[in-house]
Amino acid sequence: MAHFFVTFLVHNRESGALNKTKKYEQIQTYFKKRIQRAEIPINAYLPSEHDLCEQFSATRTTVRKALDELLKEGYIEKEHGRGSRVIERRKSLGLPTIKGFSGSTDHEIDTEVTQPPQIADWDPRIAFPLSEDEKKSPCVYFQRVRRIDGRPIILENTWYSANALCLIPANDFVEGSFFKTLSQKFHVEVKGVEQEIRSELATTAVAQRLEVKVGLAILFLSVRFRTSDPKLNLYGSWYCNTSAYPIVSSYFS
Amino acid sequence: MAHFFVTFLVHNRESGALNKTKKYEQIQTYFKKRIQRAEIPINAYLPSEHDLCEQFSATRTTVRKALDELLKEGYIEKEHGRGSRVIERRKSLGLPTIKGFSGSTDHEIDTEVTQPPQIADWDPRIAFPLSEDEKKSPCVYFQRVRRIDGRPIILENTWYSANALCLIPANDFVEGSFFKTLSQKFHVEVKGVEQEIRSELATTAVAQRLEVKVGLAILFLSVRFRTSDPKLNLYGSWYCNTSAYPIVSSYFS
DNA sequence: TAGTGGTCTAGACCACGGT
DNA sequence: CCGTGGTCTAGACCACTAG
Repeated sequence: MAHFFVTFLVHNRESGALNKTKKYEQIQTYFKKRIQRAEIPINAYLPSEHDLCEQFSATRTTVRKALDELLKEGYIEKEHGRGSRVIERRKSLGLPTIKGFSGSTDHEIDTEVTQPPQIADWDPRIAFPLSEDEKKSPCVYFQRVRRIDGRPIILENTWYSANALCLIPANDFVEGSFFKTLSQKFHVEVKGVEQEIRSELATTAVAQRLEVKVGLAILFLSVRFRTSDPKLNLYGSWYCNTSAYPIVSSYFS
Repeated sequence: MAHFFVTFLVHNRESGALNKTKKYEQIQTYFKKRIQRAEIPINAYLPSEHDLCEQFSATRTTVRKALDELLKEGYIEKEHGRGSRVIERRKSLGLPTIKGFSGSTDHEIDTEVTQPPQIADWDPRIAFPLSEDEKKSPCVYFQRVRRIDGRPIILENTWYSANALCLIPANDFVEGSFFKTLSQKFHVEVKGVEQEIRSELATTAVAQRLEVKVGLAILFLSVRFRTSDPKLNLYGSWYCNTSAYPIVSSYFS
């Protein structure tokens, strides 16, 4: 049961200046960042609550509050009698994924960047009102096609405000994932998703990318991801061929 | 700031018998049930944490734990400096709803029961594996059509195991809502949803109910709701006309 | 049996909302 | 100003896991 020991120095109430940082938040963000940076690997155990009390000069109540927050955010799991283990963060916050995408290894999935990140215009098909900031800002755009067993299943267009986040070249994506890049390189977390879903017939342009006949029934999703950076929203227009692989989504309280 | 006072009698550790009920759970379920039964109206304030400590002979820690659970479950909201207020429970746990369905009053929505609750066969289109219990059990089925401004938008088929829940006549639905009925009359809560979504062309039967042409692009959802009763799942097959009103869903952490 | 997380007590001080 | 919820301390005992 390998543990990671910490030398932690935070001046909680330094020199009478207004320091409103809560102790539990300090502990929480300390581990959050270490987990995001993968300094603490997945499946590793955090120090015991008792040890954390000593290391952070805090009581169980405070330490447990910090861990409970990390639990709520999906960074750790608690195992009674064993410890708190770092887990793979549930990435799909109710976001639709291809059936079999996560967890199952039945299908080989790969992603092809069909339009590299570039400055472009906002898509008129985005179903959400842009903020004033976003309207005025230039816009970063990229397009990807997701394939299962070689067959193109989702055509994914993404937009975001260049004022809120720089243009990230496709080669800099962490393990090819845009979300992992946001988390690990920019410490930005996806906080929520909103989706608008329609059923449509494939247009020529879409049919070409998805390699289907024009007129096939296609799922169109307009998605907005909200992030921990209030200025940064990610907008997506997804065209999905659901004839072979349905879109699945789930939510549990 | 009207409060509701409570006379509460629970023998926490009666006569040495094994009574493992946690105190915070007792407080939690006490208020949960009262809220479900609408004995405490929406927007009313619970007694202050200090008062609750006295009434339940507990400490702040315990009382706060109970309230935090109610908060997580969406029954109350806490207002710093004011109190804990009962709120309308978010009913759509990530469940897709018609745009404008909740909150907005732009559209008039009504629900017509097109097939009253009856014993029937399980639908072969259900995308989730049935438990052994469910397979053996007879099945309750009903069908509803949801209309916006008079136009049929969703054709909703519902199935559940008759072993887990009795057949409820449509007239007994609380305010016409099946979920409200479950919560208020049976104290069963919906805990999670899983969905499988496909895009299809309308068949004759569906087109008839939705009053559209055969061959229109239609959204098909196979839905499973999990409830607080582990034996009771609700299965749905929804056919949606998204040409005028898209389906929306959202999730925030 | 030793170590872990889960529950609980009995206090304290602070920040916020309304009077 | 008082009452509210938010944070925190310093302990205690219990339930679970594992050697």
